[in-house]
Amino acid sequence: MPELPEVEVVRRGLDRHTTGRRVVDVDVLNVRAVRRHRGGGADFAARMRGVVLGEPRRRGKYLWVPLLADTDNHAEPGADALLAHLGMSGQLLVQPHDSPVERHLRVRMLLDDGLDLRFVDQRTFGGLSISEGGAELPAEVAHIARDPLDPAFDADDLYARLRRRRTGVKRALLDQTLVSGVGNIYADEALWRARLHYARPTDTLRRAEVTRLLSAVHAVMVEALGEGGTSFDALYVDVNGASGYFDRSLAVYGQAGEPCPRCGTPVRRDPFMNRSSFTCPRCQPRPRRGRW
DNA sequence: CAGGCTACCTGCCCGC
DNA sequence: TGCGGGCAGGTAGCCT
Repeated sequence: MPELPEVEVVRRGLDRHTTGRRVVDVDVLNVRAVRRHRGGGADFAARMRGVVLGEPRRRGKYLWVPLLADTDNHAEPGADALLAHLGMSGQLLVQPHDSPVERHLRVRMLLDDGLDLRFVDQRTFGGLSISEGGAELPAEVAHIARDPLDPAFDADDLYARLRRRRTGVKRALLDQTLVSGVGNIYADEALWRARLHYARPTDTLRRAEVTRLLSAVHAVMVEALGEGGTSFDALYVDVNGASGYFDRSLAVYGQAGEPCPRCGTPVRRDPFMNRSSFTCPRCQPRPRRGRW
């Protein structure tokens, strides 16, 4: 799914379309979509009815919306939050209430302006829940590290933690407790930009290489955000159902056999963590003693 | 305990 | 045409 840029696109869309709106009615069509919610589907629906949606927030790939008691736009201390993770295929859509129902519609919330906020998720790896007292930072998100777009992101701390780890740099990038928001696409793109191989042991990284890598992660995410995110297909869309265009700018992800934009060497695909890693074999040579 | 594998789900694409 | 296998943007949980 959506990695940080795609989730941020969704967050901005929600901010524009749902902030200040009251939830009039809730329909949970698939309980699996709210499996993280203590109390189940009926409780989720009952507690969402009547609340006012605050300004959406995000850390990494997690998104949450403070729930307000009234339309004063006033989040009381300790207020609850609607917590969302899009998993691999989740979407949050704002649609007219009478528009055709999506094939994988899981939760539908009617707002007081006649629009629906819909959670659509083909694979149901994502989900919604209500986080008790989670308006500021949901407890479910507390174990996640800050993401590279967070002004308080601590690069020195990441460097220190990488040096202590005994793993490969891509595994570390994908570990949301070290740095959040990075998924398979942006990990490969950032590693290519920083000319690092995914199996490079993190305990051999120099400070300058970590700086280079973090700059690359930051840059690729900002650029992707500017293009509305990466959408290979209709699964990754903003709240209005529109696709992003960053797939046109991908250097290596999904580009097996295509020339490296920097040196022309064919991009290679390797199996990695039951998925794939894409590298330029010339720009990103495998380290002698690599770690997966 | 840190690291790493697998299950969780649906759909699509490819080869046989 | 059908079926099986592989693959897809993620992560929690269990194993070693």
